[in-house]
Amino acid sequence: MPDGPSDEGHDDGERAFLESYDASSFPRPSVAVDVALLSALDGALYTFVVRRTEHPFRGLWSLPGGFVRPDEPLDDAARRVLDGKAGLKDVFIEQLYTFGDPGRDPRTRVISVAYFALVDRGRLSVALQGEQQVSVARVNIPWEGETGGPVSVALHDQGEVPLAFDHEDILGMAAKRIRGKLDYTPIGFQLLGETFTLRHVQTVHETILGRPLNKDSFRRRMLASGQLEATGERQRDVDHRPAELYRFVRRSAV
Amino acid sequence: MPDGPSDEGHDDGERAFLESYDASSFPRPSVAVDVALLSALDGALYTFVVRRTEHPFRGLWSLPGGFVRPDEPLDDAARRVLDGKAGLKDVFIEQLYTFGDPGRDPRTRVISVAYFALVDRGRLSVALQGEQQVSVARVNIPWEGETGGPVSVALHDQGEVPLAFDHEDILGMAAKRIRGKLDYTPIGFQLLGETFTLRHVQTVHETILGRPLNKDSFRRRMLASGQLEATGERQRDVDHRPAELYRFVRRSAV
DNA sequence: TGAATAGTGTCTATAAGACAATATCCC
DNA sequence: GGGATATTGTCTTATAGACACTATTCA
Repeated sequence: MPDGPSDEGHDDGERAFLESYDASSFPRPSVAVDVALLSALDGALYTFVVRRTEHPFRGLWSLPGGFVRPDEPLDDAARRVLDGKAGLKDVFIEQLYTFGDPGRDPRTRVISVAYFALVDRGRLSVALQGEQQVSVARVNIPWEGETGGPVSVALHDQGEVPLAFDHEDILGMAAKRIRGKLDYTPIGFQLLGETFTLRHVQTVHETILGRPLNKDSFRRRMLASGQLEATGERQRDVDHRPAELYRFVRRSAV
Repeated sequence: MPDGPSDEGHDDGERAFLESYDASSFPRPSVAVDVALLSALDGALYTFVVRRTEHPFRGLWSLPGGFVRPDEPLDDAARRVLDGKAGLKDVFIEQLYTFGDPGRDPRTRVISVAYFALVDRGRLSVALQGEQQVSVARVNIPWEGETGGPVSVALHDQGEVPLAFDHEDILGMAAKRIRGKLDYTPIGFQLLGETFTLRHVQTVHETILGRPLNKDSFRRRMLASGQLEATGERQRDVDHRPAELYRFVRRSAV
């Protein structure tokens, strides 16, 4: 938070300076936010894409995004975009990276503050209801570990499609980031519903990491983390022994 | 990287659109970069600060920063600022976070893309030669682990001083980031010279993490990491048994 | 009863922490 | 030799991986 000019006791010339300050005297880029909304379904990562109806890249799919308003915090802009394009409120978001290559938007200099957002599979499908120009696309990560780099996306009916702008890089950065944070933050639970089994948690982790995990030690680590609380309930309507359902609890501040 | 509009085969209307596009029709914020230049000296973290000679916050210390030029990549702007204010070239930099609170700059909306930069202690002192309006300030991290939050800085002769804008938050974010990345990236070597002893590496790590580390296991981990190469040389002019000097080698891609 | 997955117990390998012993420099 | 730190080796403990075995549901 910036200190207010009157709080610090520096000289009174500052007020006069600010009143005469002409903000238009420097060339300024446009600033946008783009949001990589991710979820995990059936062992694969999916993202939410919007078909562009305007130039540039008209007709291509892109991440939901929009320009930042003059007095709008960046996080608020990301939330507004998610609500406006996907109809989702109260979503977990986190700032990802700022993409500022001068050539990334053919219109003019547009600096994009990218965010990633995580929702459980139920909410991702809700985001689609009644909309023709949005879709869910499968994310394919062509690199291992935390190598990083762009990813490709595929639509269910069209197969692999290019994204507008540098949005494949943004998605790649989001994938890299959540892979890195998965082990030491409760980020994975954002992709699960209210209750879930240990197997569900493991599948989400395996999906994000792109590799199988040892069942025994995963189970042990999860239970030892203190992040899980048994509900006493069990799965229903499964054709095998039903597993205990757990709930995520914020680790008590030590 | 954005796909060029002519590469994707979408309609020709895009060219006409781009030619008639009026970039000035939307309100735009200013975009700046600020750089948290960090180094480790004698068990403490230090940063490089500049005294502001203009409003706002005239007379206060701040991180080196500047506005992004119309066709300048963000990384280039950060490097330009470091070269211009500290006289440092070829410095390790990494984008940190983008600060966009509407009230953070009293002049107008200024969105700052913050970077952190790491240099060894020798280069940090060079940065000061002959300059009156720059200084090195000690960084005090008031939180443990990766809690995060603002930090305070102290000048050698004046003690603790406030920084302009939200620069204490930027420094805090930089501290949090390097604490988090220290264990799994070679980031610590950026704070060391060409050759160093294992004890030097440990001191740097302890300085960044703000807590003592177990000597035995630290030594084992470092040697097992494959990032170190013995030079065959030893320390000189120390009043105890001289330690082996090592050199950092990029871990061979597996 | 059989298929399938959940959950438990045990053994082994690996890495971290603790500690002791020895080595090598300067004074 | 004495002080100080480097370096090596060993023991203990915690954690991860492997694997065997039991439990519980539905068809």
